[in-house]
Order: sequence, then C-alpha cells, then structure tokens
Amino acid sequence: MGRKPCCDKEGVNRGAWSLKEDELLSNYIQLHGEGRWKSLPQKAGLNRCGKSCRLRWMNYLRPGIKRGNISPDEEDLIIRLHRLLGNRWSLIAGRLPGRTDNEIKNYWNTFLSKKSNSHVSKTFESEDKKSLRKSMSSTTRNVIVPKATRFTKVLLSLDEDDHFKTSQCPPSSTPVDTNDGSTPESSKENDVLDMPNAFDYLDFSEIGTEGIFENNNVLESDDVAPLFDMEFHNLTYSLELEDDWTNLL
DNA sequence: AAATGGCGCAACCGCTTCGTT
DNA sequence: TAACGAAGCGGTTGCGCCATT
Repeated sequence: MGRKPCCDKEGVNRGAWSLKEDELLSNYIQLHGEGRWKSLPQKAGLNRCGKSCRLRWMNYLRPGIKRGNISPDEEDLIIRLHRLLGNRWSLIAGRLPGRTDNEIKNYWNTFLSKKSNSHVSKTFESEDKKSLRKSMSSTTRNVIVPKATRFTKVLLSLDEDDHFKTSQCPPSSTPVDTNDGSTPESSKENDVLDMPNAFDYLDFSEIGTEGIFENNNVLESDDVAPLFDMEFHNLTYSLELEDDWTNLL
C-alpha cells in the first residue's frame, strides 16, 4: 500500500501553465480568496492538481511578487539569513517582501551557495572564529548546528522566563518541546508560554534532544550550555540581528 | 546553420506539520 | 487522544533558452 496521491494524476494537466489557466486561477482566488486548494481546481474550472494551483499562486500569480533583479541588499540579507537559518527558505523569504521561498531557493542554488562558501572561508578564519572552532572541536559530541527546525512551543519556567527577558541569549538550559511533540513531564507544572523566539529557529538534531534532556528533564550540562550560549551569541552578533531577536522576546 | 552543453527557473514530489473532528 | 485531511515546506527534476563550438 503506497501513499495516497494528493490527486488523480491521470488526465490532469502538468507542466507549464497557460495564460488561460493563470487567468482562471487568478479570477477564482480574487473572488473567493485563497485556501481549499484541493477543491479549488474543480470550482475554478482548472484541470490541475490543487497543490499545483497553490504553488502557481504562491510563487507566480500572487499580487506583490517581485521577480528577478535581486538587489545587493537582498542578496546580502539572504546570505546572512541562510547562515543563521539554514535552508529554511520560507523563513528567509518572510524577511524579503515580495520574494518567494522558491525564488530564493533557486537563487541560492544557482548563485549564492558558491559565493557564500567563499565568503565564509575568508571571514570565518578570524582569530575569534578559530578559537571558537577549536573549542567546539574539543567537544565534538556536543556540536550544536543551528539547523532550522520549527518548535511550535517553548516551555519556560518562571525563573527561566525572567532570564530570557533580561538576556540577549536564551537560557542555556531552557526546556523546549521534545522532537516528538510530547511535553516534558517536568515542565507540566510550569507556565507554558506560547511565544515566538529564537528557539523557533534552532534545532538540536545533530546531537538529538537527548543530548540536552534526559528522562524529560533538563540536564545540568556544563559543556553543552556555554557552548550553546557562545554559538548563539556568535550567530546573532555576526548577523547584526540581536535587535530582531530581542524584539521577539 | 546545426549540434551540444550549461544554466536558470518553474513545477513536481513526497514528507512534515497543522488543524479539525 | 487519535485519526485524518489540508496545507506547508524543501529537495529534486525537467524543460526551455542561450552561448559556444
């Protein structure tokens, strides 16, 4: 038993969109709004998969979409955000009005991946970065790579909440959701704050949350915590985005 | 002028996350 | 709380255009 297809691929138009199809889709969405993509094609008179319609609208037809001519400022921002967020194209696109995740992804893959690599190789080898790298390599089992993964909830005790509000860095041992979405037992008695913050964009997948949590309790880890603080500071400082993070807190 | 290779972009695919019942 | 469908997301593919030979 395979995965159920999102739509019947037989007899459904695929490939490039015609002007007529664009028109039908635009007209329908202008009248009825976005959403209900699955039923949209039939209602709009389109012989397309709903996902295809959504993609076409989001990446091409939506009002306000900028096309081409990525400015130097935008390019710089993309590089910086990518360094912080990784391949979280939708998040990066969210900071670039009028740009789509698909466009940024394509732009990155074609231009910036090489550019960024060469840039990093030049700038990352400063003395500070070298010492950081050295310290990190000495604790290889605790390498924290801020690959972006969304955490929908951040669980903080009251004490840690205070710490969070007064610090540019998140607390070194802030309990967050476990990867499986379950709530750590130890935090159930604490206030649950549903708030956006830096942890929305950080992930401990390289070491697994078990590197930080044990039996659903926060480990008092002396080597994980400072390393995380240092890495977070380094990232925010180098991106000059500390104000942005602070605003989120 | 024709063939070929490289590049850029739009679109597809399948997995994950979210929201509802 | 589980199940299910819808929507979102990121990796990948394939087509068309353009430059080069």
